[in-house]
Amino acid sequence: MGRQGYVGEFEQMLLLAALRLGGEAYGVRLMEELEGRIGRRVSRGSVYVTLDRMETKGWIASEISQSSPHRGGRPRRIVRVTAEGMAELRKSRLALMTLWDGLEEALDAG
Amino acid sequence: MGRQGYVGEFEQMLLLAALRLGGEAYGVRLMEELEGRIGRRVSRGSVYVTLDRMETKGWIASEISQSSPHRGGRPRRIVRVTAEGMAELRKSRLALMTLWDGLEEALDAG
DNA sequence: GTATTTATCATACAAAGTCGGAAAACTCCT
DNA sequence: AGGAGTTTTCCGACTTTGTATGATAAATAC
Repeated sequence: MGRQGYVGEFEQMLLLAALRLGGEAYGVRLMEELEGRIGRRVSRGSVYVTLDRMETKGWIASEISQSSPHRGGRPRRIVRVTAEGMAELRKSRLALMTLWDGLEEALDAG
Repeated sequence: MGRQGYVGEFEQMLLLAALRLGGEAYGVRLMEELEGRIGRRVSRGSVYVTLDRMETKGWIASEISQSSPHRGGRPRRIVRVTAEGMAELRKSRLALMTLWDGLEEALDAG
């Protein structure tokens, strides 16, 4: 692509899922949440790679979860949406709403 | 990427703009419409390439405009969103709404 | 015909997203 | 302690999507 400085679709979805999950926002869980909500398969790789990129861009921050009572498995990397991430989310929502505005009916009809 | 079978962000934007413009939906015009609505630069290439790809996928159909009274320039290729394109648009809207649901307040606050 | 305008096409490139295997870090059991 | 089973993250090769810009085409105006 070569887009710089706006939220892609998958990025947006991940940000929203992270926002919803709060302290439970880590890779695998995010993947499941997404799959459940949008009703299509999501691969692990997509999630982790996208998470990495968004962290680089400063839209999320992450830290390794310490406590892990009664479960196996590698420690979770918990993700949090930063203020920048929030701002991006607001922008992209606005853009989308501007584009959709007034078209809902036409769509339901056609 | 390697996604197959769901609308990307730019694709969605173009479909919506095309829907709105109706019989005026052709490359340059779509580009302007988009720029006006989302408030950022859009290159010609993005538009034409994405249009081509969506036509291959069957989400839009196009035909060369015949009439061209009083203006110079190459004939316009008018684009129309197909039933498949509409369906995709509906699906992606639903997915997005499901993800956004209940998060608007959290976002405005943060 | 030549210039001007409006628009599409070509194409090389950058970035985003997918996939599946493999390694890491932990718990449980014996 | 050692091995088995679990949960999760990481790796890397690949495909698709999106960007940028120069070239080309078709029409009008003079």
